[in-house]
Amino acid sequence: MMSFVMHRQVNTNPLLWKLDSIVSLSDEERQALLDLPMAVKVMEADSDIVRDGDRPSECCLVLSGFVCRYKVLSDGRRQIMGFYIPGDIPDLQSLHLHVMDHSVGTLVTSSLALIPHESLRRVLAQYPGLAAAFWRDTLIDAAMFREWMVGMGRRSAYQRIAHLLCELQVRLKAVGLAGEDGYELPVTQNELGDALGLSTVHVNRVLQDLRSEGLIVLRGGSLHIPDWKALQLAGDFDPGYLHLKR
Amino acid sequence: MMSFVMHRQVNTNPLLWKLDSIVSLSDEERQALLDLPMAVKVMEADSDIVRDGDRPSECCLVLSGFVCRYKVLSDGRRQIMGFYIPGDIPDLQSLHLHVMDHSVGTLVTSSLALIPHESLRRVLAQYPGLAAAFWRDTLIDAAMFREWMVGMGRRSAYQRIAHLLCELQVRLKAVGLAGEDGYELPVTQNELGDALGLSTVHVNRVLQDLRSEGLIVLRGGSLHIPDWKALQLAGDFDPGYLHLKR
DNA sequence: CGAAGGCTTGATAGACCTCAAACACAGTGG
DNA sequence: CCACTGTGTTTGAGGTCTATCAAGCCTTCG
Repeated sequence: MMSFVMHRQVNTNPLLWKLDSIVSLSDEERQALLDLPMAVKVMEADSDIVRDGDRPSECCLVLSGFVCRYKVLSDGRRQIMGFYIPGDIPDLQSLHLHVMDHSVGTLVTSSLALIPHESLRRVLAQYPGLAAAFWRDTLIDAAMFREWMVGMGRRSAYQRIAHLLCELQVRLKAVGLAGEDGYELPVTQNELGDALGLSTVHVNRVLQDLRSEGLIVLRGGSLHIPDWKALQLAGDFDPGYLHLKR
Repeated sequence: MMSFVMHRQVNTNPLLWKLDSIVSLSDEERQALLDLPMAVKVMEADSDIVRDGDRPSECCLVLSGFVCRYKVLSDGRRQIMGFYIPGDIPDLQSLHLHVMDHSVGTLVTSSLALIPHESLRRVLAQYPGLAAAFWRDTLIDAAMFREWMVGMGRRSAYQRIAHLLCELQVRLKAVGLAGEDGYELPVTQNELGDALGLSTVHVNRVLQDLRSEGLIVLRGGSLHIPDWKALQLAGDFDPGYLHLKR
């Protein structure tokens, strides 16, 4: 089992780790976020947080675990549209899009903080800087969708997988959940396929290619990236679309 | 040449047609939008409005024409990530994402209204209802990205093309630019391919299939949809993700 | 009338899928 | 302690959708 250096500060809200990586907040704004009422809830793996068609009255902040956004087609197949990690609010959009057009579910046991829309709206009305920050967050979300679209439209399975592994490295690092050269990836090959528009079998074969070329070491949910530059190149990865500060 | 009933009101700003289709605005808010300073600019086909890497200081409202959002890969291939029609502001995100992570360009001669970020920010700060409306607009944009992702990941070329034709019907209709059963589609087969992750050749063949099955009549840039229900079914299309009112 | 861009067609190739089965490993219960 | 079960991974063998390459055709426009 590999271990990774974790930079997160204990006793702070992961929402702050995340927002700090994309905007600059004043102390007052940070305090307003910490004062938000949150109901913590632990959910086991593979359970739905919100479902397609729901009309949520609260948003869900990921505190720990791994969460995804997905849609199931009329024929039962699934498309995962994004992975969400501690600090993310995958259903922030429900603040303004009242009916869910997709579902959000856990991939592993995860703990979530539920924040009432009402409270969130009050805080955003009071602190325009926070409203801008959250808007920006949803825009970055959209940027990730675009990048995935590019991948599914124009990149090979090989590039797509490498690209996704790069994206997660950068995003997890930004909130202190990845080391310099790897992270815990609690995602099955089947889920990777659903996320990238590939079959499980093909994901498996491509992962073996990546392994045999020494681009990744992946075992038991731990990913080690021996040569970051090389993996980035293989995935045609440019982190610009994540719009991180610095 | 077919002709379509146009419901747009003359002398009003197409931005209002669009926003009216997704939110309810007060007279005061509508007036504030009309009072925004706009510099009208006509651009010929296939020219860039903003480019990947730019730091725009204004947003671009489409007044007429057809515009797309795209990215070019390192190997030169292109992925179109969305089509934009009168009333849309394809680079609204630049308000909060300062560096463009993709380009926006015209597909045909289009007229655009350029609105300085500064003015926009002032109006949004003054009218929270407008801020919510614009945020909602960018969220619907993201919902369209997600739906395209699903298509590229899990739907066949046939379904993808049918789906796109359905989406445009609904969106154009919402701003009064489509009739009940068709619209002007000034997009080449090559551009369709770039949008859907397909080769031009394959787009051509699938269009012929759709034609031979009587699902579409497409000639000289005019699309006629004889059987809306059938095309919807063929594309597995459900307009929920567009989050239109009513 | 010639040129250019877009559309159409044919032939071939390849990336990825589907089906089917075996393997590995962790957790469970007797 | 060891079968047993379940989930996830791996491997093999076709099969198919879609890409690529290469022409020819058609329409528009100068």
